[in-house]
Amino acid sequence: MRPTKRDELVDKALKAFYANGFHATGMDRLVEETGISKTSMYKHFQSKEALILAVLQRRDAQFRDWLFGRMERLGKTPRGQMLAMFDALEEWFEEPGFRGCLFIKAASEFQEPGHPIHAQAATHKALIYDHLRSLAAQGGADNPALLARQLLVLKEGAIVAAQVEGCRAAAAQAKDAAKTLLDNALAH
Amino acid sequence: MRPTKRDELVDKALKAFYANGFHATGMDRLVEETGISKTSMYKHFQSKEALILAVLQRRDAQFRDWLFGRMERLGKTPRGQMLAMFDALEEWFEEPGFRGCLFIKAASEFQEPGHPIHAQAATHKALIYDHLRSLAAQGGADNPALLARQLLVLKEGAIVAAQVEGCRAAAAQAKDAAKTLLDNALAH
DNA sequence: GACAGGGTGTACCGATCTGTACATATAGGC
DNA sequence: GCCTATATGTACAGATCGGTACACCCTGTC
Repeated sequence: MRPTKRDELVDKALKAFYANGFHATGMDRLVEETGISKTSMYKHFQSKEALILAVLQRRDAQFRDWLFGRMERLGKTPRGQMLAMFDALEEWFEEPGFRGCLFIKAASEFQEPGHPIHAQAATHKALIYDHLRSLAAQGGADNPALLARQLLVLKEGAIVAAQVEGCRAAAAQAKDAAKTLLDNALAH
Repeated sequence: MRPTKRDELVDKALKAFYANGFHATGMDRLVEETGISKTSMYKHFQSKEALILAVLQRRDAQFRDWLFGRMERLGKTPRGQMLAMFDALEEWFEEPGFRGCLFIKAASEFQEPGHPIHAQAATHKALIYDHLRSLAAQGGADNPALLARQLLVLKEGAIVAAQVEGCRAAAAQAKDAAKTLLDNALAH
């Protein structure tokens, strides 16, 4: 087992899928962009779908590590961390290669709710929700589940606005809305 | 000119694209599902992309008519109309064939911001924003542009939550958040 | 150097992709 | 009924899709 080559494949495939979409990125094109032969790909993954699932797993870990890390760094209190999520989003939106959320794309291209790829996208969102709910509970929200859901809705909405309309201010606008919601929901 | 056949094609193509995605729906499959021959399609539209653009135009008109109509019907005041948007969303989410927003899908599958399809998706969102800003101004919001953006973010976020996670409660949760925002932003 | 074994690249498979050439059906003017 | 013109359906073209068969190379052991 040499994880390096496999990891390299997953990393480069992630970039290609993120930039061009899943259906639009053929295995042949992946060969060109990664420099890895198709045989090697199919040694590591039995199908394109298996590769996509691995890509989503990688992205899930990568994104949550990054997001939760930024939140922890930029915010001290639970309330501060929840607000910091939107500062982190703004940083993300400003990155040159920003193209929206890979999981929204995945769920859009593989629509059947029972499809493994769709299910994995849902799982990613659920994990972020769990984190937010935990923070909301720590912050003393009256209804942590509701607050977490609302913050998640603001997050997804901001991502869509940034991706579809190129509206990077969406992060700050969502943060402003979040502030109002937090003031309303947190005992302090 | 007989608009009927062309309209029938656009309608059925809309359903097919909505259910299965743009890249995943080939022209041959469109022939099967619409019962219209490929030659006829290419007589009416010079390419698949042109057909997709027509589909998006149809959907834009259809969706805005429906949404703004429901808002007007369910809400009397500007504030009531803005809140009613989320009731309308909930109705939409409950429909059996609900699969999320066609324009988010379109922007996801055609990612280059300069691409005509992506641009058309952005236009659709901008038109909804305009309507919301107008309502926010009528309602006497301190900052109508900001409030409209925030409501739009809530709307997109709720759609994503409903589509990806199958969370239909997202509409009600977003409405609850919108209520808080409106209380905060409207003079009354 | 002989050998074994796993990772690699080339060439190819049938199916499907978008788009087209051509033959056919259909409707209206006289 | 006949001619013209437009709309339609069939069959196909070239490219690309996901996936595979097979020959190759490269490394470690003796």
